Amino acid sequence: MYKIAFDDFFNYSFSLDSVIFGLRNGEINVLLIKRALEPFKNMWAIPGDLVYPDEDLSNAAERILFELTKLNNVELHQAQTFGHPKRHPQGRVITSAYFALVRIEEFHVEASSWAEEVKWVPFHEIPELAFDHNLILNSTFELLKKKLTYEPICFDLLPKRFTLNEMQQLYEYAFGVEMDKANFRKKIKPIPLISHDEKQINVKHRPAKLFSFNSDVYEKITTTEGYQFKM
Amino acid sequence: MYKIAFDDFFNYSFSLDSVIFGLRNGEINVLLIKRALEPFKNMWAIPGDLVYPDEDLSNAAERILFELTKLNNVELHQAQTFGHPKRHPQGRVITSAYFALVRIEEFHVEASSWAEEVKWVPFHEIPELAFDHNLILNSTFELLKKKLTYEPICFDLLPKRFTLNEMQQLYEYAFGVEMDKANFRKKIKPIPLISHDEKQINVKHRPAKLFSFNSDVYEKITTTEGYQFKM
DNA sequence: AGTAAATATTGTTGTTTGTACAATAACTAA
DNA sequence: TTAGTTATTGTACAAACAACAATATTTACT
Repeated sequence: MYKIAFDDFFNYSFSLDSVIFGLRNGEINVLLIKRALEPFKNMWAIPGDLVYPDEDLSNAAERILFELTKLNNVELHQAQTFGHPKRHPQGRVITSAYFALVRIEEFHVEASSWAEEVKWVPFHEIPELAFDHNLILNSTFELLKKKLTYEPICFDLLPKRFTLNEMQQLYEYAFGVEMDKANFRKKIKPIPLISHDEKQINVKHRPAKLFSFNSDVYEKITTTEGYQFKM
Repeated sequence: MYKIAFDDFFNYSFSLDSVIFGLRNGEINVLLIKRALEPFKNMWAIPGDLVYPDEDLSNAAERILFELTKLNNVELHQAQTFGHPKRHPQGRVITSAYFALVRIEEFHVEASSWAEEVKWVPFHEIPELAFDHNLILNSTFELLKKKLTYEPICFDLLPKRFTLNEMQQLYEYAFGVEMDKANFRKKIKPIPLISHDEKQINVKHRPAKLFSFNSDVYEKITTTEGYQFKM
């Protein structure tokens, strides 16, 4: 091990904040925690904490998310890194945002560690958050919308079995446009979906057929043929 | 100022590494420096260094790049963040990659500070680099290729005035495909280009007309109309 | 059982965009 | 003037897109 020649530079800390997106009532929701600690005690925040000295980033992101919310087994992706010198009142803390997409109904969340509460909040009702978390949240949401156009991630938000209308509504919500139902169905023809014999229940009109995403076939056609997802 | 309650966590350091891409002889080149310092002394590396305690990230990236290479006035964009615990032999150093696109001929580069040499290296001749810089370079190159498809950044690499063939060759190189010349020209019709009365010189065949990118009109049509660049 | 209401699903048509390839024009160098 | 080379335009067909009409299926109500 070399002798460290620049001790003064080892005064930083590094944190990870995970923006967890879910879909409820046709709107994107975000998982927030209420801080039981200073600074910003009692304010809402994106779940996040400091990385341990010998921890890899992706592991740390999983650990931190689980410690605060008991949320587990979600696929976290790196987003942007934020490092304004004054973003943390207690010192120089640089943070990387991670994000994940989940089906809200399928996961149990529970406040834990220094999180006093956890809850899903519709995107348009996000309050003022701790630190620069509003900034982080907004820029990660923009990233999500961009990714929706060129990666098949809508299926991570939709229920495992969904109607084509639910899928369409998600895109209409994200892109802020209305789409023609007939044309939408033609447009998504190349996306490999499994058509089930199952239908919606408890609807007071003709129930829609349920579909699910065929990820195996998707893998195959993206690698062997040069298929490129796009909306 | 709050009292810091977790001193042990303030043992990290944070660096920025800038991947500078340029185009030469139809191939992407990358600006590398030769390290005059341990660790990895005498090895080639992406220009990068530690961030000062009260420095914002984007400013730091510019400063560091200038100190090592005298390269100035380039637009740096954030890419991925790398934080494997063992990526730096002298301690826990997390790094964010930045990247920029430049016209090689227009900029003067010069080794400075602890950079012993600077040079442009064609992408396919990149040697083994210090730290995890090969990993950083490769993933940033992938990001560049992706961005080429949905942002008009090819014009930052091409000469200010370029032929349509040069533009086509850049995309053929980046995407690894051949394109039909006639169809390429039709495809780029919606992109606002200024057609000059100038032509290639010193070519031993019919010289091609020179074009330049009309960024003003591009701004206008992306904001007012909903035009979306794509290749 | 029959019918209205609501939504799912399929079709039709015209327009735009993409692809393959042919034809022509423009310039250099000898 | 001509051969060689490349730029540029044109044509014809196929595929994708957009707007809208028409039909089919189911639920809820009378």
